[in-house]
Amino acid sequence: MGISERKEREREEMKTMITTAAMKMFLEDGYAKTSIRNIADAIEYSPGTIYLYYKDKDELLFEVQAQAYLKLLAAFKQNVTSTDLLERLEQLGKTYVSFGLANPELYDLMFIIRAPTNVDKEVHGDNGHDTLTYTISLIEECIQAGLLIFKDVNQAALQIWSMAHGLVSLNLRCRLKVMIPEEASVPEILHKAIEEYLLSIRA
Amino acid sequence: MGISERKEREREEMKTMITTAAMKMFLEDGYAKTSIRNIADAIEYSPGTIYLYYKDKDELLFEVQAQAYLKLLAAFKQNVTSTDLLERLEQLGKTYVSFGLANPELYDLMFIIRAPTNVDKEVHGDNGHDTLTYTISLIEECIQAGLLIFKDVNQAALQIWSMAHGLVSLNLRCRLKVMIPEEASVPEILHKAIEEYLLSIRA
DNA sequence: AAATGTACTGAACACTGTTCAGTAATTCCA
DNA sequence: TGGAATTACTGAACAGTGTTCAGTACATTT
Repeated sequence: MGISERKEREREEMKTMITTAAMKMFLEDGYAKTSIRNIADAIEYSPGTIYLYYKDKDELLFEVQAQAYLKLLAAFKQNVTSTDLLERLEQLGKTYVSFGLANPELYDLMFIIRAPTNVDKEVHGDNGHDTLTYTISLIEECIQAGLLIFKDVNQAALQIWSMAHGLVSLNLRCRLKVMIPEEASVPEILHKAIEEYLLSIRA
Repeated sequence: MGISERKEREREEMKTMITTAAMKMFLEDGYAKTSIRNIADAIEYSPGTIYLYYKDKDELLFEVQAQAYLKLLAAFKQNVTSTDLLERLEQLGKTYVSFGLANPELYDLMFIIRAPTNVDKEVHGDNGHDTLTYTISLIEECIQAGLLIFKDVNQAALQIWSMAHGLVSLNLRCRLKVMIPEEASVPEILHKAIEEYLLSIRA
């Protein structure tokens, strides 16, 4: 009775087919501008079919978010190579900023768009948990080694993430054009900001 | 020939009637959930009429943004009262955070939503210019008095604003629940973060 | 009083997310 | 193997969106 197994497999294939198309289109045109009908067209199915696999556009977003967090984690693991803890933290920060600038639409749907509300956190995992853990662990190591001015890990993570997110998101929303000279390279300036900030929180 | 003057006056009244209704509804339900038809209903006109006064929903957003920036500036002027420069900076930061937490939908439309793209910056003024100038002036004073570690005003403003915006926006988007204990008071924690940050950038 | 100009309407267009009766194919069971 | 049951999929329909525009009614000018 391998039929139900095959069906289950086919169902999963269909789901990944949908999310793959969605991911591609979200990346290119953004979440808001990608419609269910567009996705359906892309995979050559009718719009109704998508709702047999995902109950909402929100659930689709949630799925793509999960992939995006993995992508970010992969970028962390690839770029955070130093053995020096503070250097690692700097590599992490710069990777975060670069990721945001290189994948604006992805960053948007991960951190700027309103989080999906209709999704059971019971059914689906907590999105981005591993990526967050990776980051917090590094910060904790730095604190325990007495390298940072912070005492509390949560306060430290809160501040460091806020700074990084602030830099990226204000830039993506063109809210800090005024503060950045016309001719300047944005990535360079943001990386410099990260460097300076990390210097200022050294113990 | 006072007729054209009266007409011009009536036109302005109509425009403020529209933006006032829009502001109210944006504040209550947010920009996205407020439709042109809803606004038209509220002021008892047909949807088409609104387009005789504003060419877009974007232009309406732009107008409301301008008011919102003035509201923030007013909050600054009310709360930034100290004579000590660094204290003033702290009051500014805390006012910013409080403003964001108290007016989430307004903060959203000011800094998180995609900026209106179809609006001539030639015709309409540069939104929030005064508010930004107010902020940058204070930072510049601090730097010139040698109170901060920064040399460049733009870099300083970039970082300070990014931190504040990061704190507020991550919180509004429920992205930092993980880092904030369940029972904790969010405003308190964010204010503490501002305090700590300002300490870390003191010369 | 007639002609011109202005302000406003509301139906229509093209889109959106979502639902659901109906159809076609597949699997199950006798 | 043939008929019943299950499953997968469709596409029209619903209620909503921003936006446009022919048509109307009123105000102003001549």
